[in-house]
Amino acid sequence: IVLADRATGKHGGRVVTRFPPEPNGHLHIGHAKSICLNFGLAQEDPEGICHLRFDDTNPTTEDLSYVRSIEDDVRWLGFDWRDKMFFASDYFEQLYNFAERLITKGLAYVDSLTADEMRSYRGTLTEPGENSPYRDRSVEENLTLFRQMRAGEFPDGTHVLRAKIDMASPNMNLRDPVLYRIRHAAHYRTGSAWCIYPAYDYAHPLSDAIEGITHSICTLEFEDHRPLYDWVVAEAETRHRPQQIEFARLNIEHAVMSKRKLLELVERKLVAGWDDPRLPTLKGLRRRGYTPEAIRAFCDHIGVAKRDAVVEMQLLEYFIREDLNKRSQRVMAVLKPLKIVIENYPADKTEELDAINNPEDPSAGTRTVPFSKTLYIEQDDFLEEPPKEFFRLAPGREVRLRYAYIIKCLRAVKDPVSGRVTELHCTYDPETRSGAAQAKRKVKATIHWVSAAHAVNAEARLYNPLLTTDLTKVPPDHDWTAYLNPQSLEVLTNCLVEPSLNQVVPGAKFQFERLGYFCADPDSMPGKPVFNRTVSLKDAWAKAAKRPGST
RNA sequence: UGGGGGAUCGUCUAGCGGUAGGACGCCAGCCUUUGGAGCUGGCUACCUAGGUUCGAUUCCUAGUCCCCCAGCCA
Repeated sequence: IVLADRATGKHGGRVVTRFPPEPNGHLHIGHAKSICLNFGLAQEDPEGICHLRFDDTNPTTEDLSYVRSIEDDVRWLGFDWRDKMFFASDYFEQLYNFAERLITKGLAYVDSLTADEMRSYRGTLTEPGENSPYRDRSVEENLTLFRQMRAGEFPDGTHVLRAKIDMASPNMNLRDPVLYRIRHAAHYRTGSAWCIYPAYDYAHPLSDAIEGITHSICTLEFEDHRPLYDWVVAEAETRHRPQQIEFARLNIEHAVMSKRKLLELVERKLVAGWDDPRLPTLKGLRRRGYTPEAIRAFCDHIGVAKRDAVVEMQLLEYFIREDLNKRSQRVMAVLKPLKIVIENYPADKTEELDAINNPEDPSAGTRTVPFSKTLYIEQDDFLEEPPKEFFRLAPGREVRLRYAYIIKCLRAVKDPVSGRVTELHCTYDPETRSGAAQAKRKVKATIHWVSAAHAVNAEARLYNPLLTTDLTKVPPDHDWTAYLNPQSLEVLTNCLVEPSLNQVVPGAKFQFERLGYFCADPDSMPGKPVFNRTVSLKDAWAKAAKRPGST
């Protein structure tokens, strides 16, 4: 939006963007917004391109496995960087040369203050800082020291290279920001080739310039960094002058979205891993059954603005449901079984009934489901004393079994001790078989079922998103994980599914009739399918989020 | 108390001088051989106060509130 006018003329009308993750964690739904924005913008220009650049300037947190994961996730989302994959670490030599030039120009100096001293020299938000006593070293001395830094002659923390800007600037970022620090640590790509590493504020603008980025899009918290970004690009006298533009990052209400917290959940084994379906990571959402199309549609819808926003989880889930509604195969399953016996159906008979795979998509075809004398239906579909608005089974009531017959409930058998209903005895009307030309009697409700003899045992993971209550209210020394939604922690259950699900391919999307959307998990085995519930029950999570958790 | 941003239905988001639109959500009704599906209708908003103007959400002024910044993280 902001860029539409930039495209008219500036930068030769070209659009080159970049998605610049640091490979220190896995991508989450918040990154998806940035990915969709950057790649989407580039796609609007026929000649546009979006680079994938890894901002790997901090060797202590980064790893190749994250690089692979990020590549995988961006591709999964449906975006293509063609051959434009870059690493800030590939620019270390160039960056170093730019730095020497800055020193030569008298715009950078080696400071030998400790981190603590530097902090106190920096001043506060309201008081200006003071110049470091090392600020006026000669160009020669700076050059010598900087080369010694690179040569590994100093231990960590003894010196840094700083830009010489203005210690009294009201913008903290301009109070002689650190450009290089010493870190004797192995980098996952450059190994031990370097022991000094460039800081973000220095490496990022130059990386953009080197790559010929036209629009460098970042989040709001970098607005204060823009003057520094421009300073670096200008003083380094690079050919390209990219422009930094900020937008608000995505927040989803109650969702755990910080890399730090996600890492903590994984490390403390509160979740199964980065791909735990309860997490808002792309890997987790994918395992849970979210589709890239739905995530993209969501990102397009939430828009791009400069105001802080918190999106409701329901909006995300709406886009998932809408997409899944079109593409997922319908299938019958029973989560909480209640046995029914059809008294007038032959004990040795089995019928194969035709079932539609997806009413939204006729090309999905049909399959057959076995029907027999003993079936299971959902416990919730029977009530002994039905209230006014309840039209499903009750003593004396009639209901249709999906794809099968109309049945009538004769009586309920109860456990003599607990008084709970253990099974129902029914009769069926042979004239009412689904699809039969005649006898199209209407009944108030249709329910789903599985044949007891044919049903397959499956595991259903009724995941809800991992949510918290308002973490700003967590006392400082209190464990924030105590505020996690308890409903997302105990969620495994058995279920019975129709035989066609005996073998499923992981990632396959289903809608269990009247129960919701499920996705086949990689843990699925032939004979023991495993399904993750994709979208949580409509208000279950909302209620859970309101609950203050254990205290 | 310094600097930088931002304020439109409950939530996201359009409009940027001339009836404030859309989506989610919610409510009501209809439909249905699954629906949490579909259809119809309804609901609620321009931070405040001044000013400019025939007319201001839009322009100006002054306030209010919210977010970000004092890493050798990004």
